[in-house]
Amino acid sequence: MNSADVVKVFKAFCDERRVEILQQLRGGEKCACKLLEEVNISQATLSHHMKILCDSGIVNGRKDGKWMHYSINKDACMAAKELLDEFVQKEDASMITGDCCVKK
Amino acid sequence: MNSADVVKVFKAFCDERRVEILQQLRGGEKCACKLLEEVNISQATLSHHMKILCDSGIVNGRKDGKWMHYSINKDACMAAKELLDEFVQKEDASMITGDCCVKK
DNA sequence: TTTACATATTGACAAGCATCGATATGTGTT
DNA sequence: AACACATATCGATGCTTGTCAATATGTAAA
Repeated sequence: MNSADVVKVFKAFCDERRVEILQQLRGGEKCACKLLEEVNISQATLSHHMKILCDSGIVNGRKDGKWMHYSINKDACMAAKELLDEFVQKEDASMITGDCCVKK
Repeated sequence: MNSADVVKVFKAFCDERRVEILQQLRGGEKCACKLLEEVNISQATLSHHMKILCDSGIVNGRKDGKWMHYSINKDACMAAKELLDEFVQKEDASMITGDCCVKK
């Protein structure tokens, strides 16, 4: 996965409103009108954020007549955790490079 | 942890250059001049990104004379993983609210 | 086929952010 | 003290993004 893809996933968590929305979705699937009651933004702004959340893969949208139901994509969250793991893993010997600025 | 703090942590991963820097740091601690060789940005911009990375807690800085050495804070990465876990956890019964838009 | 409602899209604006050149600060060396 | 070097900060600039009112689209009910 390249840097651009990593950024796209974590963009979901990079806005306070989006984090609030995700926290609301912890309780399970919710429709947009319910989210609109709970988060203090306009309908247009909510729609904008839901698009970003869905594009990142972290949220799933399900259309049901007039209504859109949103839920957290747990698989995508697990995948995001694995991305974080890459930065914690034991260093790969091939990546270690000599210091450029060691004291003489 | 409130939404603002969550956002601060994930801001670290929200810029392509910062992700590249973090990938460079996978190999272990590196000094700023080494990072500057590897990532194609100006010295001022690197400094700016390192500040954001350190503020988020994901990167540690260590001053050594003229040089700054940076390394990934693995504990902070683990903490970030736990934040993601909150969105995957089984829903809390107290959070479940009735739908506002159920079909009649 | 009107009417009412839920959601998406558009266009405009303001705030935030990445970027860089120039400069400041701090550190070691001569 | 003077210099060279590494990094941080400042100020300006352009791009990105969050925001909303207005409008469009799609859906169900009367």
